[in-house]
Amino acid sequence: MKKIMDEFKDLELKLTPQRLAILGLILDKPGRHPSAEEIFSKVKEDYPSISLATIYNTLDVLTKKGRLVEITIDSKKKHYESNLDPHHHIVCTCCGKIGDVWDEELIKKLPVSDVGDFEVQGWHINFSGICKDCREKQGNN
Amino acid sequence: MKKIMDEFKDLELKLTPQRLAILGLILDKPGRHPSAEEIFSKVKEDYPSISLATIYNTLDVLTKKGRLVEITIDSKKKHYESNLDPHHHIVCTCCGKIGDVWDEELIKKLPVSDVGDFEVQGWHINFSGICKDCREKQGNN
DNA sequence: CTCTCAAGTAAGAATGATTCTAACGTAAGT
DNA sequence: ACTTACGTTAGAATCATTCTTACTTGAGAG
Ligand SMILES: [Mn+2]
Ligand SMILES: [Mn+2]
Ligand SMILES: [Zn+2]
Ligand SMILES: [Zn+2]
Repeated sequence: MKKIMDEFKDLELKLTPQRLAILGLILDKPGRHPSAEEIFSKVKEDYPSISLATIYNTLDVLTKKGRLVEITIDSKKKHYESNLDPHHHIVCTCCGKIGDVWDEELIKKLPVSDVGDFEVQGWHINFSGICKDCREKQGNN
Repeated sequence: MKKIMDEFKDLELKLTPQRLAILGLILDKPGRHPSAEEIFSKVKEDYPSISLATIYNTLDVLTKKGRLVEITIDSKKKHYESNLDPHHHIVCTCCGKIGDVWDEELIKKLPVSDVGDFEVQGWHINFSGICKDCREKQGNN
């Protein structure tokens, strides 16, 4: 109840009920990677007059301040999460669900030899695959 | 002159001057990863009346037929290339230039242990870094 | 050779995601 | 309480992409 309010103080951002609701929602769903639109529908339940632009602005400022991470595994839209520990992602080619990939090897160091004329700063691996739910549905056919 | 026309026959796609120009342009620039808009400006030099939608349609059908690959390293827009050999990419955090990463290890097999409930089908690594040009420009400050 | 028609094509309209702008609210300093 | 400066947010605008529909083309029928 108190902690999330301090988060905004720490980030030097003004605390508003809308922002509280947006960050609170994302913190509430560990392991999820909601899109702006998904966050919008949820927050609208409590703040029916909130604008989608406020969602985008808030996600943007929280990402720039380093409190959220932007996941770009879905070329249709951005997804967000609050878990800042470096990790990779996997998307289901069937239903689009996004999962975390916590593999120490792939996070700490990647044995790459040739990146042309570039100096590597970081990397992110986008896996694709089929989730458990979709495998089970396929099995029923 | 003849080969590119056969490409469309092989793909079972009707040959049009616009399509010829679009694919020809991409084949002409190995190592580049142009966006729809970039292709549009170039093709428009020869076909001033061409629509941007035609570019999107053509890129889409050529991608679906497997003749082009869609690169999603840039969250702002898609990029395309004609090199079908599996490889990864690196984007310059300074100027946005996209480079190829041809590393056998990372292409053939990735030693991944935990992907949750997913069955892995494939992966693509997005590296970020600084390109040679930008490094040299920084040095001049 | 000409007609029909089904399938393919492409321009402009529509959509969806994201960003911009300008009016508004807030709070610190006087 | 008044001013002012700054952050906030709704709606407008923009950008990338997709949809719709009138047009084109060419294979087969007559
Ligand atoms: Mn994650
Ligand atoms: Mn490439
Ligand atoms: Zn699935
Ligand atoms: Zn650069």
